[in-house]
Amino acid sequence: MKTIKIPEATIIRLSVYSRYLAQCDRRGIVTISSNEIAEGVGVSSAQVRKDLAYFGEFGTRGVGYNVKDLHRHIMKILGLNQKWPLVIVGAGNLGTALSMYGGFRERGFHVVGIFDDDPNKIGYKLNGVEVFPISKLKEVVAEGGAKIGVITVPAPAAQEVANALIESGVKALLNFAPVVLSVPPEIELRNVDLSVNLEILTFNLGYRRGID
Amino acid sequence: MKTIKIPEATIIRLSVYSRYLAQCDRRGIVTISSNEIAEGVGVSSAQVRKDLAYFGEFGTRGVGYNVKDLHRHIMKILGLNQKWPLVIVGAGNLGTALSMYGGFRERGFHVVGIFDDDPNKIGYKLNGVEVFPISKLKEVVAEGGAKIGVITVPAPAAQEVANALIESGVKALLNFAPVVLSVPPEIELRNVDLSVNLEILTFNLGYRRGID
DNA sequence: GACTGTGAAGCCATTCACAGCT
DNA sequence: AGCTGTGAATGGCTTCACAGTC
Repeated sequence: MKTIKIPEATIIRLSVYSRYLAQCDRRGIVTISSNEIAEGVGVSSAQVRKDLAYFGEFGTRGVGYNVKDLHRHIMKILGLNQKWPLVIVGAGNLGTALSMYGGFRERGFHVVGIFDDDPNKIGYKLNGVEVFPISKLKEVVAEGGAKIGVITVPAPAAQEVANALIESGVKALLNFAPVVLSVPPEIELRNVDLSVNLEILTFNLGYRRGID
Repeated sequence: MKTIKIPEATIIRLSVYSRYLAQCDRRGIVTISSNEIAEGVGVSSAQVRKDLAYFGEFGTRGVGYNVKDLHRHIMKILGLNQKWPLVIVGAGNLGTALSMYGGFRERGFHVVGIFDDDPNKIGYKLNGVEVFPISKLKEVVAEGGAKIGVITVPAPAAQEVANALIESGVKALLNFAPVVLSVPPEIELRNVDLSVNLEILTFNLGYRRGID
């Protein structure tokens, strides 16, 4: 049971590299150095090499990396060499926006169901995906093979929704509600708090600026 | 020019603490220990104390912290003791969702204008806020006193929009387009890539799980 | 006795610098 | 000569442990 600890920061950067490589590939670039990647995405070249070194040797000394190959390798590392069906709970503005968000589909994520407890929304189709009542969660997750659940309900409902998603068989949760969820350790959980990002900006505009 | 370096992770946690404290306050809790905060938000108590210590001494030894006071202090640190007008460029699904997102208003962020280059969208009101053509950017930013610009346009248009926002006088950018923007150093920039968060989940579901 | 505030220790991530290929 | 891959050094964040205060 060897566990090599990989920094989360590395995963985030791999995701950025993959997008940059895809762009280079579209431009017809065949070979690229760690330095060029570094400049393209705004990190150091040593960082690029270290990040890649966690997963193997993908380059050729004296030459660089083959763009297509490296891109494919990174996509595989990120688990994006397959489709990822997912469900969204909460058909409010954010849930609706996410269900139509092109950036997901591009990377292999596709929405198999959206859920809401508002009877007025049930049956509607958003971007071709039906809005179901929460009672259908288990059924749709199973049929669609969804391993990921996205939570876009108001904070007070989020824990309950998380429980229902886990109960229905989902293995990973992406939570947009500004609340700390408690889930069993085997469930992968990530929180995205949209306000936090604005608050880092306001902190930097105010406090940090004041003391420099 | 003394610059105390404050970890970004600290700012993120302060934001979480503030929400937890607000919740405690609503429940009528008057005093709270670092340990109780720690358990409530899932970090260590030493971490809570260290985070707060960057900014002063807010507690009483042997007692703990006054909930209301500490909350107010943190809000001030984050710069949330004032209103923050902002503009959103890109009236697609995401921009629309964000403009209606209640979580922003709660924390003092309010949208003074939404911009799009699609003539069909111009003049519409989203949640009481008008959709303007990009040509009105400078005017609306100035009148509304917006210091923050949110970018929710497709990736190819993002750099151009960033330039226009900076030109119009905005000091900070929150970018949702999956692209690396280049901006002058005095402009605060944060990137939110919604797909990256899903990709960390798929990495953890796939790779990490495989080697444990 | 309880809990904060903080120097010191420990740990993890990034950067450096160079050996090793092509 | 050019560029990767990597051990060693550095820097920064977190945890420890306890002195200080109520």
